[in-house]
Amino acid sequence: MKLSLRGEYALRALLVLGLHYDEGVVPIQTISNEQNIPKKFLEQILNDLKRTGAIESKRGIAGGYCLARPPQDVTLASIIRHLEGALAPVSCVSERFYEKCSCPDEARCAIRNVMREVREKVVEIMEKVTIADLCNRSRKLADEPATASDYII
Amino acid sequence: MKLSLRGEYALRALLVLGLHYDEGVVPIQTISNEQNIPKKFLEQILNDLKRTGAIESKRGIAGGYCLARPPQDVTLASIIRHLEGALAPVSCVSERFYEKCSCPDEARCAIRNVMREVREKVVEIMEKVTIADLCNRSRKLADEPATASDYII
DNA sequence: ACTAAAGTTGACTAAACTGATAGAGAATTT
DNA sequence: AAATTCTCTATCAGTTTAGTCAACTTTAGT
Repeated sequence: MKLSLRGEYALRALLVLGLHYDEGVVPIQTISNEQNIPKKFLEQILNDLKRTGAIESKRGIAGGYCLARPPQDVTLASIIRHLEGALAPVSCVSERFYEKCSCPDEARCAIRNVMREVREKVVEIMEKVTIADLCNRSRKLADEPATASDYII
Repeated sequence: MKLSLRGEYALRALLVLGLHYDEGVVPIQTISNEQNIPKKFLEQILNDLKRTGAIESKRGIAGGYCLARPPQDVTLASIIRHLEGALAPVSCVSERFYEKCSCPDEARCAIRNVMREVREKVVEIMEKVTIADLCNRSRKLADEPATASDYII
């Protein structure tokens, strides 16, 4: 039920790009520093994100990366789906990455039934939250120091 | 964001054991046949489940496996946690499998914030649903043929 | 006591995935 | 021309995944 480090790095990088959205391109070194992500690994990830159309880049001495679209247009769902594939816990309940499973009768599978609920909840959140939302939360968390939500755990 | 095949097989095997709960032990062959699970692989999985205390076994010619506790006492969460580890999408929001992540300030990480919501939704379902619930759903689905929920997708 | 059916155990494997690292090359600004 | 930054391909060690194999041990029934 996990997101890979790769996926997490991607989200963290996009958050940085979101926070710097109106300041032009951000060099990879900055992202790497701000988020403690191995630079060479991050390169690969940003290249992926570029290929999927989420970000754009500029080469040369004043180069770097920036979001291809406004932060409020990029959902976490779209990012994760491109980088990691299905959001669903089992592929037989996935909308876009559906694969038949080996169970005797998919249509009457109780497990599938539960997993569909899980998928719905996950998708509901991931589809709703955008990079812009992440930025807002980030700025908010930066202001008011650690409180409530951290001690609920 | 995925459950491994191994985890899925485990749930399907437990469902079978749940459905046969008051009929004594069920031989592995039966489970393997009913659910199309490779027998030797299933052996390993059932052994795991035995080690975690979820099931019990009886050897010999009339041997087989059965649930160690009543179906309504076994949650999906407990099974998956034993077999796969954390339910949380990133370990920095996991209660029982917590691991510090590499981000600069965990307490103010916006991504962590969202992932915590995801974890809560997933746990809410997995913690609530038991093997007994799976059995009920299964019997219900067996009665009324494929309808609504299958075409929503 | 024998045997057939069942679980037990440990080793083994092929393939894929993960989290990187290395290095050469291309573009752009100064 | 030089420095800086992105681009692309390759490689790699370690782990996980999904199995398979073979050699046990236990038990019920004849």
